[in-house]
Amino acid sequence: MLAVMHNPVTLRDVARAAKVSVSTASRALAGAGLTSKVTAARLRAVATELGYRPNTLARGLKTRSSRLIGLVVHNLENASFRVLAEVAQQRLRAAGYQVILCITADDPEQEAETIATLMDQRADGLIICPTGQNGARLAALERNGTPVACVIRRDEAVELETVLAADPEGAFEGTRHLLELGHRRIGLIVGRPETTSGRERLSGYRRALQEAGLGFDASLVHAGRYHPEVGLAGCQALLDRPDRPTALFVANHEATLGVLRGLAERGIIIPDDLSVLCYEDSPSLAWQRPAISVVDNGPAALAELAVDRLLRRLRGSPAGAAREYRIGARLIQRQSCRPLSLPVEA
Amino acid sequence: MLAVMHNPVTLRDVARAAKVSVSTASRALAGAGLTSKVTAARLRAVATELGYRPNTLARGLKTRSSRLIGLVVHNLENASFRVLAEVAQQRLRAAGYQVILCITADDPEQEAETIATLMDQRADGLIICPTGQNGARLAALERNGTPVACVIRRDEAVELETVLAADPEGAFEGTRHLLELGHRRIGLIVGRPETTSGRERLSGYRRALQEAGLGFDASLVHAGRYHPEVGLAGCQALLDRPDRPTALFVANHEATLGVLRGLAERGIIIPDDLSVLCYEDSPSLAWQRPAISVVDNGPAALAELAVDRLLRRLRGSPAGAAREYRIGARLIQRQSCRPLSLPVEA
DNA sequence: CTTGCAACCGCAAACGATTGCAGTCCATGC
DNA sequence: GCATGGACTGCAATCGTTTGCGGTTGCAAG
Repeated sequence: MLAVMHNPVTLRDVARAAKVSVSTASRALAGAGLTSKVTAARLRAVATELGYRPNTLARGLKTRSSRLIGLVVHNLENASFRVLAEVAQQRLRAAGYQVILCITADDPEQEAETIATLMDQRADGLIICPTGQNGARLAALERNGTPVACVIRRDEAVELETVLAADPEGAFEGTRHLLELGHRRIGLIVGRPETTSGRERLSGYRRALQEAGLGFDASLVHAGRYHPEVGLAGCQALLDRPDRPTALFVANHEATLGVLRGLAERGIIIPDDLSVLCYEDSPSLAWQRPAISVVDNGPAALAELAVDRLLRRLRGSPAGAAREYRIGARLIQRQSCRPLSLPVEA
Repeated sequence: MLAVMHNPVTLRDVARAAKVSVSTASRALAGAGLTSKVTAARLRAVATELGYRPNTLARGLKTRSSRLIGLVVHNLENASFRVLAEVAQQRLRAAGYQVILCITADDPEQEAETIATLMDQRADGLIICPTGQNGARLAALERNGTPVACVIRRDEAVELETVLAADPEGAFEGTRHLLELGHRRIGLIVGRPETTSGRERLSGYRRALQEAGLGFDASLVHAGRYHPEVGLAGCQALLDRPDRPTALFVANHEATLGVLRGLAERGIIIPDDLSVLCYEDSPSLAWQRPAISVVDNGPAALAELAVDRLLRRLRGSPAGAAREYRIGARLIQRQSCRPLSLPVEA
């Protein structure tokens, strides 16, 4: 009575109750027309009557499919990862899968360990924002027949289906927007150059400058982790320059929190004294006053496509020929950028 | 070759390779001293050599334990839920469990469905922020031997181990802080009274007023969902009063985004013109300028305790006698509250 | 050389489902 | 009346583990 008794009604029980064999019970409940309509109906009735629920473990053991998908992200604070988690969970559940949440803190060790346990769990597939250090393991997964979809980040060492934001174009658009407003000295606070996103966003910025006939001034870019502290430090460094920038392009919403504080501390008014543009949207940037203009990398669309690709392969389609998909980024103009009418004093 | 071949090395294989029976292989690898040291060592060697990884499904089927824990939250945007997910994932993984993420959008239907599939999956336990409409199902789970820990929210219909923030005290402290600063008309933007948190935060506010010898003015409280829109609307309504409040207590960080915008739109300066205090911390409130004072409900501590309680029961301890645990909230003073020196003009 | 006692080890039965194969039944056509 | 075939159904093996139970083995004591 007080012992454990995990839902004890099994397929045997319903078979017995309906006076058929376990196999017919299985087939009847499977739905395809493997049995006569009447037995099927009877079995369904008995099953619901008894409150039968199939044991996913047993089924998985036999069918070699756990209907579990691993979702591997760096954290849940970054808005892109967060909506990835939300969207993936929602859509995969709708498709009959459960998601196992794994957080790596961008640490290859944890990522490796996570991948291993996911294999033990016989996960049917993986959606992962890779650190980039475990390509071999991911490739091994694929070889074992477990589809892997990379998203938001890429593992450069290995060919995997990957869906990314159009970072180079997005950064290009953003920078060009500032240029069109007349800005010439545009500070950039961006991710570390070891990361794809850091490099790509930087390259978009450079290309925009170049197309505008402007030289590239490395001292205007400040690279670091995606964290408010970094934004604050970058902001301070850039503002300490004698010819301080008239606009700041911040390549991440967390870092933007830091630059906003940095500006406020110095009494610099956005957008009157300085324009600010952020790569990646987030609710707090949208509700902020003045509302911060952003180039939205479309995390929901990224997530949806990644899930789609994975589901397609789970249904048996081979990996697409095109291994890399890009989701367009788009500029959302709010109130933090304004035309540079006059050169600032001095 | 191109067929699916989920990691094919099984216990049989390592047993065969080591020339022992499957059972000894199992026992040797289990670790407890069920075999001689030497066979154990040999088996371990062979196992790693062959790259053996136990099949969790098969093991789970036999041991009636999936080592899967369901984590059921309303969303991932709210900071409390988010850190719950992060902390739970991290600590449960450390204890050898995986987390199945389920998002209910605070919808009882989805919650019910989610609970059902979690049962099918033979989840070993549940950490849940209940909607409050599925108490019966949760109780059924418990009866089947699956421990359930509620956190952040409570299901009032049923007795379950529950860890909550000390909302009444927290709201009391917050309100008293504002009172001590001299504020007398304090607007409250709070959750709907159908929710425990809405009621409790309101009650703390009322008690503080009462202890200060002040009457309760229902027109100073604005109740609604935890959403920026609601904060904005509440803020506008309160500011339209002839005797507008000199301080606002906003019972949720998302709603606070809305009131901050509302204030900014009217050119009201925090804290000079109006003091703002928020219940629940979040990075954007902390980095904001002026930084918003908050009463921190300690989501990490909530999560840790919930996980602890669950783990304890998973290890076999019976449910504690005390079914409800409270985590103290604490005031974090930043820059958004200031003493009311003079009565405002008029 | 027996006996007793541990310490190890293997057999085989589970766990709860799916599925290939073979059997049963009935209706049909000749 | 009998062969033919189709539609259902049941048997039994299987997925990869764990574990109760009985059997071997080795060694010390008698």
